[in-house]
Amino acid sequence: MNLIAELQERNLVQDIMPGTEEQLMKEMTSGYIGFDPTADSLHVGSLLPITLLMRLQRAGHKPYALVGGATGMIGDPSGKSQERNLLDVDTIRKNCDGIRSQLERFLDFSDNDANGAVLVNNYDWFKDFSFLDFIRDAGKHISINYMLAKDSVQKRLETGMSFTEFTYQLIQGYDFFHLCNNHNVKLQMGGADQWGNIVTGTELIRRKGGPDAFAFTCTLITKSDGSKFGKSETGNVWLDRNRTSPYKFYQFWLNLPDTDAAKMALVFSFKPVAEIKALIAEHEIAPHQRKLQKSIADEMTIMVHSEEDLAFAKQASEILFGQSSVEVLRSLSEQQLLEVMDGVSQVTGSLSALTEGLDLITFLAESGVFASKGEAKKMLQNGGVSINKEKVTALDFKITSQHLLNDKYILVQKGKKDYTLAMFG
RNA sequence: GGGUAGAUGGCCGAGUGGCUAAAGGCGACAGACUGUAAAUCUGUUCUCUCACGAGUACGGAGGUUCGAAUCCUUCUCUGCCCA
Repeated sequence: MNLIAELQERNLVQDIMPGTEEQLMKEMTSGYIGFDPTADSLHVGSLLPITLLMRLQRAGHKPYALVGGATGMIGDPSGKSQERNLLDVDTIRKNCDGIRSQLERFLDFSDNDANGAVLVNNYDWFKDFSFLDFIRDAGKHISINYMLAKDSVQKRLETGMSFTEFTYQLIQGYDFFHLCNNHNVKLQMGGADQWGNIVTGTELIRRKGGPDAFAFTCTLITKSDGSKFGKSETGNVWLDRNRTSPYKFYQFWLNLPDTDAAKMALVFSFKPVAEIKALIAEHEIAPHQRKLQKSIADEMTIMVHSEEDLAFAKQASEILFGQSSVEVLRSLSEQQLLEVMDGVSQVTGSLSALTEGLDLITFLAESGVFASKGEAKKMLQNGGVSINKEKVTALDFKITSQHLLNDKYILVQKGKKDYTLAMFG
């Protein structure tokens, strides 16, 4: 199986060092990718490097996941137009822990297999590395001229850049050298913006007389409308279920625009390329069925969460977006209702207020569903408010106990996709 | 340092004394259509108010005037040209 050829078929390879393909065909190769500990959870953007490691492992090679406990303290200038704020040590440690536990879900870390995944933290080899040792051991081999020539540095010469960030490429380069020396890691992968840093690493290895080191970067994922991949209306899409519920995660993939779905399917799906291409062809014939989006959404939700979570996400989607009506909502038990609404924002109200009818506009404003009465009224006039899936247009609409689901809940909807569950107690 | 143009709502950009909460465009939100799309059409888009209405607002401060985004003074910042 030719990993590189497959990745190229998926349009994943941006830059590749000569000989990389041959190396991977020749023997089991250890390869690594670094993860930045800027948050305590990974998001869908990080899913790409994760799948790269997974693909590496499935192709019989040995994946190394590096969390940047040390590099996270510096800040990578690549692609950044401004100096970054430094994170404090405790935050970085916490973030590294969070990332580590998430990675364990995706890679097989078992010691029994020759190609079991390994997790390393570059803080371990940098914490006791003195500044003097570093500049003698690593710094001496790389010229300033070489470092200055990097795009990431060039772009910052106008606006300015601290010495700290300038050293970043050398620190990251040393990671590669260290892993090569101590773990026989011969391959580094990363996003296209990492090419400069990666090459500094192979250069360092070469100058220090190490073995041949290889690398490739994958294309950065872009969306057709220019917006950043991995953001939904509500913000970043995280892999942590407490930050982004499985339902919202599922919805994120399901809502991929047609123009991006084919690209994303090739990039993320583990299905054989031929199978994906067949799906794409099918999708082009009958786009309204959205088989492509459904297929990716299913696969990704199971991969990141679980079969059960997918089932719930689908059920919830069906109820919230299907032709279900008040009857369906009323037929749900409290348990089912709450499960379906998991991850939907909630507000509370007082049950006693309902006996004489609670003014909807007042309630929406006071509960915080809308910022003010004026806003609630505008939305109502626009026909953008529904109660229990039934559109409300009357400005003086009163909520009564008749509207309650399970004697306790009301489903408030603003627009098509924005739901709030109101609880009365 | 000298000269010159400018600073308007989330962004771009009209507006040179009352008809200006401020044209138009973009973005955003909502509706129709649809596939929980795209494109298109419609509505909304400073804040509060069911509404009547009120309060803030055109770089900052002060002034002229019945009345200022618009005129004057001054300060701050930015673009361009010359040294």
